[in-house]
Amino acid sequence: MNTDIGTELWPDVTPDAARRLMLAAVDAFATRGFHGTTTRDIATAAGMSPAALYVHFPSKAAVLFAISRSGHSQALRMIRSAAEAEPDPVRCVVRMTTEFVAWHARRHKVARIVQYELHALPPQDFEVVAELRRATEHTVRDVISAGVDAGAFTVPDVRTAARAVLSLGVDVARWYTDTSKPDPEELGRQYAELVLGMLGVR
Amino acid sequence: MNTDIGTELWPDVTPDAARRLMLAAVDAFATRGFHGTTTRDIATAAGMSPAALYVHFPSKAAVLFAISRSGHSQALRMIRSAAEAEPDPVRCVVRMTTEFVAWHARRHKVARIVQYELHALPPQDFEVVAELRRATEHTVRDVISAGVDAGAFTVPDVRTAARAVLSLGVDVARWYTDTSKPDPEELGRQYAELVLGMLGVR
DNA sequence: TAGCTTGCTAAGCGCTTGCTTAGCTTCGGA
DNA sequence: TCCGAAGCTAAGCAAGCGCTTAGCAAGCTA
Repeated sequence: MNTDIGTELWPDVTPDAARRLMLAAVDAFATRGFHGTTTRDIATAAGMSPAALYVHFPSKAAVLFAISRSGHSQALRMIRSAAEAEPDPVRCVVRMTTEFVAWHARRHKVARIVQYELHALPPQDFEVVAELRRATEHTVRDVISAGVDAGAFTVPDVRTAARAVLSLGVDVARWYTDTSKPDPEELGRQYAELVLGMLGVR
Repeated sequence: MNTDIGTELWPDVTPDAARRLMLAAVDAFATRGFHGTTTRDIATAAGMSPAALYVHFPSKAAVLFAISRSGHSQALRMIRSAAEAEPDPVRCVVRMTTEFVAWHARRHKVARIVQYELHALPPQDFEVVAELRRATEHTVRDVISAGVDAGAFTVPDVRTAARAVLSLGVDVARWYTDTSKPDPEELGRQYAELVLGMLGVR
């Protein structure tokens, strides 16, 4: 990860030093976890003294929150725009899965923090991302439900099916690395095919 | 979790105090993670002084390793005995999925540590559980491969399909709680049905 | 050019961490 | 009846933790 990815991920964050700190935190949190990372780790990796972090963030947890909220927002925006752009449930599920899976592979470090470090957030911050997560899950459930009503999908239970679809995407962040195969887009396509089968499309 | 579950999970561990420590560690690691848990947390929850932990384990990491290795062994044993007992790939995948998913739901705290805290292990300990994980993945891949050869399964890629099947099980540990529905066995059955669809069984 | 703001560092404070030490009690055998 | 092993506690050590303080340099504004 370099500074370009920082501006791509967080265009609104200023100054550049704040983005460099977030980028360093992403690397550290993704490998050692929130509690396994020190503020000195983050600041040093960003090329600053430990105290510099507190010029841009009020606490270590605030850095985690900034990363987590932005990641959750991106994921929700992705799922929602698929739901709005594709009226056909089958095409919609394909697009959702492809993009969701590819994002978890391409941005596997950010995704790891989004999916696995949210319990380290202070209660108030946690509630913010929990709401974004509920919205995401709800959107997926609605699409599957619409597909079942239209006779396109056959599933044992809509809730379980929605969880399973999201699980496939989320879990990619756990095992995907920079050297994994296939590439994010191809993995997304393969998973979309698997998901169609899972939902009983023939 | 109580002491009975301790003897069920780790019948070979003695004395009882060592099991109580492991049980307390499971609770703590599952909620706050390895680095978020202190040796005082574990010992106090087990009703002992901080120093008592070091009578039974040489380090905090050794407690994690004991929990992690035992959990990985159980999971592998489960997958292997399904592979040995069911010659038919379809029936084998159904049994594997049902049991693997139900285990991750019923033992969600242990499973969370098994699946998400392994990077906190010292390198030497990590290598031991990594080998168990490779064996598990390999067993699942072989069954799917046999099913494809027999014309029972249709998948875009055997490796990806095996990963997807395991992902569905593993990810249950992330979201399942004591109050989740459906119960572990029913969830296992529903997931098995989804997996059959995913593998192109009609 | 004076005065304020922004972004940073060196130093360090108070606390918590994993783990150790010394010593106590209990108990099964010789 | 003595002895050593097993299991535990009270006390505390050195290191590392999140975060604060005081102060400096650069740049903008009036």
